[in-house]
This record gives sequence, structure tokens and C-alpha cells, in this order.
Amino acid sequence: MQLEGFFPYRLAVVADGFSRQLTEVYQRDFGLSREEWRFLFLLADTGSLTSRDLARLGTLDKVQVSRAADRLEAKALIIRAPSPGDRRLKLYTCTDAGRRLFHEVFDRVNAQADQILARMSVEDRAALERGLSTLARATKESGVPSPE
Amino acid sequence: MQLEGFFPYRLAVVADGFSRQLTEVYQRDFGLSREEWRFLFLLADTGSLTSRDLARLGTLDKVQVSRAADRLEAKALIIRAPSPGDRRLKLYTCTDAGRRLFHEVFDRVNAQADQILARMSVEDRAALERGLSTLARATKESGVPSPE
DNA sequence: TATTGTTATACTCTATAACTATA
DNA sequence: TATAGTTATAGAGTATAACAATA
Repeated sequence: MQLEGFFPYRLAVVADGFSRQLTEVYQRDFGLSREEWRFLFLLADTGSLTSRDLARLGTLDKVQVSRAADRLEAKALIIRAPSPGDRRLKLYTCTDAGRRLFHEVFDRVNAQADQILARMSVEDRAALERGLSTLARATKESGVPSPE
Repeated sequence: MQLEGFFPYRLAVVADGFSRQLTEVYQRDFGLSREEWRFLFLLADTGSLTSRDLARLGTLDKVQVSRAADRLEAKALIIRAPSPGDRRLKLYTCTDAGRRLFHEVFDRVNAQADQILARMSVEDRAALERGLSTLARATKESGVPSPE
């Protein structure tokens, strides 16, 4: 067994290489961290979300959410307010500037992703989608001891 | 476009989740860093490799190689010697203890990976392999401005 | 002069735990 | 008491540059 042929290694290297192409765009060109980018992404097209929603939907923990919120608030891209129902929770809303920036960044990131994915045939992309979805399910089922 | 459906996000999350299951084994149970693990992997079944080989084959830079070598040498898992041909280069060789440890770790890591992959059908695994290979090629071709 | 391996440094990320305020 | 958000801290990882040895 060679390292290059070892599936886990290939997955890690390919995912990292692909991710790096996109990270460069939102980080270098727009000064957004990965957490800020995910945060904006989730908020841009919804009304408001709580920290809990953001953490769950964006695969972030509460510390990451809190710190990303600090920076996004300082840039006036989001508004942070106590949640009416339960005042321990915070409710986040995108500002117009936040929405505008997100769409600008999204176009650039998406274009970069498409530039890569367009080099694959439709069949290969479909295979990747399918394989990725089933791997996601398998990983989740294996990590969380499945109910029997 | 939802974040959960955004391909780059899904790829990053799935790859990270899968990797984490394996990292735990070689890190928590055997105290190996990712660099040490890759280093041992490359060396276990070959005679000797130079730093340059290890860097290229293991997607590591020269600093990572040098530091991983420090730790592996301290554990007596590898031997480091100047390369006869060009004495600026170092030549690394696995000790018997290194080989033994590698195979022990490999069995455990592989079992963990199989536990996840076995939850996928043969077809889904084939799709994943195919998709991953073509994505690797597409990413490489896109990153390195292709010769025209 | 250029390259290799090493060392140094600063920066970011990650994980964890304490702290506060609300419930 | 339990939970949410914040803040603090230590450790790991990353990127870059300086440096000595060799070519």
C-alpha cells in the first residue's frame, strides 16, 4: 500500500487543495475568516438566526460563533441583539452592507469553484456528488453509534 | 443557495469528519502527528528516501519534514544520515521498530477507515473514487496555469 | 550564487475551561 | 441547577524568513 493510493490520504489532500483555492479568495481578497464566511453565508438569505442555528448549520462551536460575530459586527455586516423569547440567546441579522458584501464574495468564490469543476465531465461531477453524500452518511452513522 | 448544499462546504465538512476519525487513532492512541504518520507511511516499505522525496510524496514542506524527523529520530523509529551523493541532502531509513509500529498503527487506522467505508455500497465507493480522482486532476490543472 | 536542512519567529487555529447572565 | 454567550489560556499548527553547510 502506497501513501498516494491510500484513500484517506487522497481525500485529505484533494479536499485541502480544492478548499485552498477558495479560501484564498474570501480571505486574501476580502479579509474574511472561514467562520465569518460561513456565518455570512447562513445569514445572507434568511431573516434572522440564533447562535444555536448558526453553530449547527455552519459546523461551528459557540466560541467560533461568538468571535466571528465580534468581527462581523465591528465591520457593520451583521447586527447582534438579545433574543426576545429567551434573553440568554442572541439573534443575528444581516445588514444591507453584509448582504451586498456576501453576494460579491459569493460570486467570486463560486466562479473560482466553477473554474475547477468545469474541468470535470458531468458524469464525474455526478459521481463525486454521489460518493460524497454517501460518505457523509457513512461517517455520521459510524461516528454516532447508530440506534438499534 | 444554502450552505449545506454548497459543494465546497460539503467537501470540506465531509473530508474533515472522515479525517478526524482516523487522526484520533494515530494521534490519541499512538502519539503520532499527521506529519510523523505520513513520514512513517512513506518510509515503512521503501529502503531509504531523501527529504526531497518525503516532502514531495507526503505533501509536506521542508520544515515539516525536518521537525517530523526530529521526533521520529528521538523515538528511534527512523535513522537520519547525510546523503552520499549530495551531502546537503539527508537520507532517511526506517528502523525495525519504526516498521513494526507503522504496521500496528496502519492496521488500526485502516480498520477504522473500513468501518466507515463498509457502510457504503460498492457502487458508491467506486463513484467516490472516480469523483475524487477527477477532482484532484481538475484542481491541479486549474491551480498550475496549464501549458498552452 | 543557489540549494538543503535547520532554527527562529510570529500568527492563526483549536480545545478547554472559567466566568456572567439569564432561565 | 442548568444553559447560552463571552472571555481567557494553553497547545498545536502554519507560514515565512534568517542562517549555516554544501554545491
